[in-house]
Amino acid sequence: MASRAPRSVLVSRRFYARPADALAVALLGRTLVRVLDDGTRLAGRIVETEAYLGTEDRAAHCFAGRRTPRKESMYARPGTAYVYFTYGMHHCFNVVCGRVGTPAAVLVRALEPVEGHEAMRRLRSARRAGSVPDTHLCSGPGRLCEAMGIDLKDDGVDLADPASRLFIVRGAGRLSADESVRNTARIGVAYAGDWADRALRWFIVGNPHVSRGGSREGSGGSGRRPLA
DNA sequence: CCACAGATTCTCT
DNA sequence: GAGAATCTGTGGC
Repeated sequence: MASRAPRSVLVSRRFYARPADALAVALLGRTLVRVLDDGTRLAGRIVETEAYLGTEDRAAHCFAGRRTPRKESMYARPGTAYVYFTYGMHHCFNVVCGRVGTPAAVLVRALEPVEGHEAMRRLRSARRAGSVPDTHLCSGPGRLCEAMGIDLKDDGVDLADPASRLFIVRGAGRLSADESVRNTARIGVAYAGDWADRALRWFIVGNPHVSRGGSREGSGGSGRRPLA
């Protein structure tokens, strides 16, 4: 009966207690799970992440030690969710990491849907006319929050608590033998001076669910381009 | 497929 | 009052 148990094993709190760049890589291939109020289970494999290192990182919200009510979750213990609202209409989901009191986190930028596709499609199509294709369900930080029903109510949630309706499990494993990881500069942080060029964004090469954000390599897009 | 402009509201200065 | 760790539709090639 419990033979499939490993697929659902919750990621331990200690897993999150490492620097953001290390966690950004380690999260690739893990599965983010959401249990909706009606019991529907949604799950997506993490395929793209970005690291925000902390008070030294000019691109990070807590650069120079900024601490406001909004950013409070960033100072919580590792494994805490940091969710914020931006551009007047989108939410972004982050995983707090490092040590307590050090505001570091990993932004989850894209998921490969593995469970609850139709529920995700409904959530994504709620304020929209047409139907959303699978590759557009969770391919971007704002998109995945909408598809997973993540918003400000999830800010501060403990992802390492089995009782939470939002958590991360080991999943079927890490990466397939034919998958590889690549890193580039982060998306949307051009204002960050030297830090804008740091290669702190990681993604699974060629995966069609990776966001298209940077117009650089990694969109996976049509996937027709042979991998060099 | 690629580039660009508009949307829309919360937060901090 | 300015700016934002973004997304979508439209228009051009």
